[in-house]
Amino acid sequence: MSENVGRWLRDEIENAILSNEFAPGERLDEMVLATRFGVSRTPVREALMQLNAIGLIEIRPRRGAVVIDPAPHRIFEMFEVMAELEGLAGSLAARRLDDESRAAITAAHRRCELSAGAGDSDAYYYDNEEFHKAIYAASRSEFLEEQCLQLHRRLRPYRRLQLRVRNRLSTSFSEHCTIVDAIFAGNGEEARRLLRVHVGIQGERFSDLVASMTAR
Amino acid sequence: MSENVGRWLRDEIENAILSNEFAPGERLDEMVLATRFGVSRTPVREALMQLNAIGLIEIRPRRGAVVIDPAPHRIFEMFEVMAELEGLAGSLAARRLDDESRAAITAAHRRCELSAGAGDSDAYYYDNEEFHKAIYAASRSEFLEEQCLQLHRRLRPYRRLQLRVRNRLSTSFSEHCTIVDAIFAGNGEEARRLLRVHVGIQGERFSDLVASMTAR
DNA sequence: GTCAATGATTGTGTATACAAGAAATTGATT
DNA sequence: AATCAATTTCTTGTATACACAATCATTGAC
Repeated sequence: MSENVGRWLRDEIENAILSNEFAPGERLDEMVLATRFGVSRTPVREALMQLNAIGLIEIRPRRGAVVIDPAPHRIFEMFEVMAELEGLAGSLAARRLDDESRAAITAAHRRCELSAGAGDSDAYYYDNEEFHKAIYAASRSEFLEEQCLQLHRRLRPYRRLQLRVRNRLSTSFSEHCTIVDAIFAGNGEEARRLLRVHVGIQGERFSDLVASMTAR
Repeated sequence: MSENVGRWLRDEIENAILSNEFAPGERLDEMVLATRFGVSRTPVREALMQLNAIGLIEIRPRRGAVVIDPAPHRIFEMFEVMAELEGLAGSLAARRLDDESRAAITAAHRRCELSAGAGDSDAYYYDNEEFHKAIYAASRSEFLEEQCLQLHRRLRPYRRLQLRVRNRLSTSFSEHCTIVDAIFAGNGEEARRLLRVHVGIQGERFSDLVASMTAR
């Protein structure tokens, strides 16, 4: 439990939302949450406001908080921005790569290779996340890293859905290979281009996403 | 006064920070703010937490809130991300331009021409903002537009400083011209490139920024 | 039978009270 | 005179209480 109850609650409720325990559209009653977590309404309200700022819930004045249910086109837009930011991170990483970042990327890439080879999509989901985070860090831009992490967190559930799509695991990993090559070769523009393609949702992948969203 | 006191306070305090009434590094005492605005501590705390989420202040547990004083390199990083997002907005705008957006961009561009011609940097500061906002809207990506607006707001004070630099007004406007041409010609990649250059801080403009920051 | 109006209920918005931690001040000791 | 410890004060973190707005149900009219 973090140093203050509000932040702890934020993480708790955020996890509950991301794990779909609190479904999109569901109303979050302050009093119910307060009793559930054994605290008063005050820190609950704090947590809700933070989640509102992150964009996970919406607080309508005098009408309470509801879990946001983004339309498919909005998720597409979010991936579009994510692709752009990751592209920038990749290009900076390629230009600024040092031994430490190189080692981190290599290590994460190896773990992806193992989980992809084993066809373990849950493991790959985690390793893939670490791989991308390693690139954010390698950009050596703290602000960019923060922005990427924040958006990544918001998109996490959908990234997971994407991995369920047929062949996505091996496709994803082979794309990783080309990205690593470009970064290690110091080819910033190529890394940018590859990451944009890798992260963005082009063509049929959009309908795959919509299908997997409505399927649940 | 907005529908709830918390949001109103957020705007009030935000303006006070952006207008340098609350200087970077300054401590924001909840009780002082509460009495100043004639409310209780509760909505003040709400406002502070929202400002914390935006990134304008930092709340250290049990030690209160202070106005963030970003290091120059961090502001540079923020402009770097802003340039990327605006570039994306421009490229999308070029591809998706409709009559309405075209009219909005043209109108804002004309106003920039007038204020730049008059050498009125305060007017240009405002018109320039509208010009950029018109491009965000023309991207037809609500999420991207929101992200751009948010980052734009955080960088607003520094954009203003930049305009003070010698010749920046006319340089800025001539860059606008090329951007408008590219967007209206449907040349997305050119619009992206031009906007990246226009918004980003390359070379000597970084030292200009640092100089104007330390000068105040 | 449907729609509108009014009252009851529920839940948010704000204020205040209380608890706990951090900073500051004062006193003592070296 | 300077430094360290203890105590006090001040500020934040949390809980509770109260007021008011929104929703829902019930009742009455058309």
